[in-house]
Amino acid sequence: MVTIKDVAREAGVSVATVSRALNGSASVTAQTRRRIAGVAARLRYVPHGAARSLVTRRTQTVGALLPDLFGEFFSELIRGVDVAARARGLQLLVSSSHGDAFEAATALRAMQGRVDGLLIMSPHVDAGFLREHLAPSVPAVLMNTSVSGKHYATLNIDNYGGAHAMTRHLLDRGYRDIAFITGPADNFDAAERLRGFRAAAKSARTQLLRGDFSEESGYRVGKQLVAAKQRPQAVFAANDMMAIGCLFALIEAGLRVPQDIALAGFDDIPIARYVNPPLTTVRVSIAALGQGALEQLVARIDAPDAPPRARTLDCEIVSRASSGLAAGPYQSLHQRPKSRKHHSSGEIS
Amino acid sequence: MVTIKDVAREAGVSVATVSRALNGSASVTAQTRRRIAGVAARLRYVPHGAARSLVTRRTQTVGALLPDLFGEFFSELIRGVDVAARARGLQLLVSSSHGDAFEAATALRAMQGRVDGLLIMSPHVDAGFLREHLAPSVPAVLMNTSVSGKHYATLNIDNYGGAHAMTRHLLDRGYRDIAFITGPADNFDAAERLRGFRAAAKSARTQLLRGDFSEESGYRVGKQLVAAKQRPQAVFAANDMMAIGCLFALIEAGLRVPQDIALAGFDDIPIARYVNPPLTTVRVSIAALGQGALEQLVARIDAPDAPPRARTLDCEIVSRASSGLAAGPYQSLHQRPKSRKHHSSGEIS
DNA sequence: TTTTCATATGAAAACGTTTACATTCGGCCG
DNA sequence: CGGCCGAATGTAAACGTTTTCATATGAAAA
Repeated sequence: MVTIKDVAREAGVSVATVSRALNGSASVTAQTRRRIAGVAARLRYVPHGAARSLVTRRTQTVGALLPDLFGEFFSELIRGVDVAARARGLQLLVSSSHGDAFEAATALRAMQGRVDGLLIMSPHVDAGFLREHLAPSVPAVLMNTSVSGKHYATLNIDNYGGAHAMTRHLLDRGYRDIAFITGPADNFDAAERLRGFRAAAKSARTQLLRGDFSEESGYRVGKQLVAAKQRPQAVFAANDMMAIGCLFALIEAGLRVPQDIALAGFDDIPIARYVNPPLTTVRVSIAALGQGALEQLVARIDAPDAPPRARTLDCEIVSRASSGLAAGPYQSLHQRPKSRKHHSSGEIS
Repeated sequence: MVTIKDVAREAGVSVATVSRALNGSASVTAQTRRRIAGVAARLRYVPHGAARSLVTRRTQTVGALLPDLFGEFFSELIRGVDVAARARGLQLLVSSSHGDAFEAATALRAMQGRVDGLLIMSPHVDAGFLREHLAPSVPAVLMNTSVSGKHYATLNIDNYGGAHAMTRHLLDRGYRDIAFITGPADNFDAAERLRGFRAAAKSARTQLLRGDFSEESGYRVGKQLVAAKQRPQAVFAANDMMAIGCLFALIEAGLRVPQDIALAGFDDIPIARYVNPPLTTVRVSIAALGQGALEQLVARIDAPDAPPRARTLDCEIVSRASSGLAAGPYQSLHQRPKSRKHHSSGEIS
């Protein structure tokens, strides 16, 4: 391995001068700078990141702790983070907690000292967990969390508002008897979506069906609905994958969507527009979530003592055929239509 | 920040003993070990990764350089890598080259000294690029590359074999007039798939239509086909996204798939099973690709002087309704059916 | 009792940077 | 012509670990 000493020796200067020349900072003659740059290039010198981090206390790396890496949601999220990170010259260290609190703790520990800040999204992470496993000196931004924004920077999707708006959307279309497929019991997003549904559907006939965000659970619920003696007019699933599972169960049974039963989801994952009929859903700009979280984190790294912010990201209703809209013109994944925004909630703290 | 010195002072021992106790290695009394562990826990001591890396020459981190992070393919790939990495206690540093050779070089440089090894997949990376930007001391595994396995460890999908098998599959089903939608001109996978198609379709009537792996390009080709005076009996797209774009163009024009025209893709991205009709395609286990690559990398890190291996991953044909199969029972994303494997190619070097 | 030896612990070097401080050098002002 | 100043460069400390080597301690062997 070629180190800064090799470059210094070869260029006939001290290591300090090499460091200065290569970092472009202090006063170095243009001539020596050129000479050093030449030698460094010839030797293929690459500074040792760990050594540099040790003294500068900066790693130029941010960590992202996610519950899982499976599926389109996290793919989009990581992409959003990556875009914002690369714009700032930051590297991205990813890790998944795999639904296990112990693994989450391990990952968190492993990342400390390797990153300048942390993006955290995990159902097991609550205030106590953080106090236990996260050094107060490490800047962090929590996503989709129930943890109060009082002590930590947070960035949440407006789950409540989105679910509320979608429920109103269904009511507006004349559906008066609406079933809601819930998410996992301990999930914050799921709870908020249910809360939004309940608040908006007070006047309607409703029923709750238990799901867990998985496609299978949606399918099971669909089968239940098919077998039930009295079917609701519309089904609102707490996420798209369950809606899709449900859709397949309904279609298999020969029911027509939306004529026999309308359907709506939440997330607007890419698949949503490809199923038949295309799925009405609540769009959360997942990439924007990642991007926003990273920007918040950078702000926190730059000013660790500023009071943490608690941001909330708006959702919008995307009305497609599954809730009664006629099939529109073809639109590919990259030409997303702008739909109407529901009430804005915006900045809270 | 609490360092090893703080722990040592608090526990009344030297830093060396703390290090030994915490790393569990050398001879330390059970009693002192306990005392030190207690103090470390109380102080919430977390070793500084950079400092440790500096002296051990290990970062416990591997880097992955991908062309992009968009879409299901990379999501699956990263997941596969992550699973294998976590099994070995390795962290994962991701970066995307965004289709730009300069960015790829920058990312590559930024990663050196931060990782123990590199997973590289990028169309711009050829032998010359590597010689220029990758230190020979950094172990690396190249994925989906045209670079010879002579000097670098490589892991390729059996694009040729998969395309060959799919073409035979279409011929077996009686389609004698087959169009092929190509991928980008400079893409290695695309070229191999075309080669496989050509080799298998010698006896059939064929035509080539230019695409670029994007859904839009598939849609354009579909429109072309609809307008053409003589349509092929089947269309084989070099990837699923183009097949899906094409499918939408055909359906929009009122054509029935597969009755009027059969369709097949390549990759078996999750969406493939959700479109109507479900898409016949060539499955490459993307997660297995990522997993295999990481395992190869680990082997290379452990034995840098062993000759590099050039592995090839088998594909399998997944026959769904778009090529004439009757609609089967419902299957969710997690219950993937095992289909027949095409001829194995296996280990090459 | 003395010698030997294993075992537990400590002291200090090393890893590759950056940077505060010291030094050199030439030119300018008095 | 001498002292001073600023610019360019060098010296060495510091960052937080691990690890080699040395040392102390006690037990077993003689």
